[in-house]
Amino acid sequence: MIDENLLLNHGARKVVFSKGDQLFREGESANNFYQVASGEIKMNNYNEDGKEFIQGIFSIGQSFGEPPLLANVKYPANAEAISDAEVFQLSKDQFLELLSSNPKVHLKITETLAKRLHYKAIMVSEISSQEPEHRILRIIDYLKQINKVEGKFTYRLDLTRQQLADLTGLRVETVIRATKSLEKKGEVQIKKRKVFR
Amino acid sequence: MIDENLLLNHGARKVVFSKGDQLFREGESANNFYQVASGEIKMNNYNEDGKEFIQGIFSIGQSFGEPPLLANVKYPANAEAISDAEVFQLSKDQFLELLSSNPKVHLKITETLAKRLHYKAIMVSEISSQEPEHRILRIIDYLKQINKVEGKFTYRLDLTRQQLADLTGLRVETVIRATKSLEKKGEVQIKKRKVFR
DNA sequence: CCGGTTTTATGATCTCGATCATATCTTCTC
DNA sequence: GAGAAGATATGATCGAGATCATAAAACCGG
Repeated sequence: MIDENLLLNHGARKVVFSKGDQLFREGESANNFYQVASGEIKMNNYNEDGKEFIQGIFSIGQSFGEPPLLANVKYPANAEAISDAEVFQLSKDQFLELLSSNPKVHLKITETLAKRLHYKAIMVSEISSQEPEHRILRIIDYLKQINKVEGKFTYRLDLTRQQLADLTGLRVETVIRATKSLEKKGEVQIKKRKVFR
Repeated sequence: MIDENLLLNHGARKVVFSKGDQLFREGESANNFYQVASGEIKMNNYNEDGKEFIQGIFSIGQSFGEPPLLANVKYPANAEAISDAEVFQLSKDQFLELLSSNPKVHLKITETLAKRLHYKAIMVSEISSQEPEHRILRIIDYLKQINKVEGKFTYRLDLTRQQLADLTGLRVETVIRATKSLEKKGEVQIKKRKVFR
């Protein structure tokens, strides 16, 4: 997260999006740095028959879409507003200028990329070789830890079954059945349809 | 890739590994920065029943295992020498010192992370929702482009079918059948068992 | 609080890639 | 150049998760 004033001082604009709007699409060149000011943005892919895969969900303070900016490649996924949202937008040049003039911010960004790489390394391994229940527990535990929640059944997963499916590469029905099975095994609790862990 | 002398000036040691040696394991804390001097290193995971997933293969000049260093997390995968190899090794503190005293190197590392994130975003989406042939073509095209090869059937894929399987989350037999099918379709050529694209 | 949308739920069936078994071809080693 | 180890090849069978169909519960905007 980059300080709001620092962003504005470097020329950032606050842009407003409505739920469902696309900010950019897979295959486009990256021209801007983005940081969420309010609401939620997801990055996703669709395969030929419309199946969605969610690369990540970003909320207040989180930036997204930087890698293509830094690696000079095309966007590997779309960005779409999950809810109405406001986003700080900074041009590529301004962003790079900010980085070079501000080593601490640069290090922070590097750290963010490193964390995301860690998440992706976990997910790609899980998706490639683990069973549905394992994958689901893994992502829940990851999110719980990210949100610094501790203690049994104190973390409430704030995702729909469909989102959980799209994050783990499964189908809704499979996620529903797997979470129920996990509840039976005492791995999670389900209260009012919400998953606790 | 960080300049060899710069690494040595900051206290790097050159360490020798034999084929099959493990440099670190999944779950361990990250204490060192690594850059390949010769040979090849792979990072991988094994699931409960021994199935391997290869996160990446690194050869001369490429660094690996930095994310946990920067994100302060445990290694998400093992590192293993594919062939006899030499590796520059630099302690975490020395590495961070190098970064802060050398903005250009820092930017280079950030760029490396961004590229790797791009690769992972592609792979995780492919593995989660694409068919074997699609996945295989995608990784071949990715490698071809990385190696800056152009022209039809000029790029020779230097991976065994097993490695290709472990990179794409498939089984050898499936990769063998899929590459043959791709050959029939004219998407790749197979000469002396090597795949060309 | 009503009608519509979204989300969760559950049974039945199907399909693609995994698994198993076995063989051949190639490369490496002594 | 014989024998072992590694890599590629190919057919047969199986099974987990996808797919299809349908329903009910929860939520939401006017």
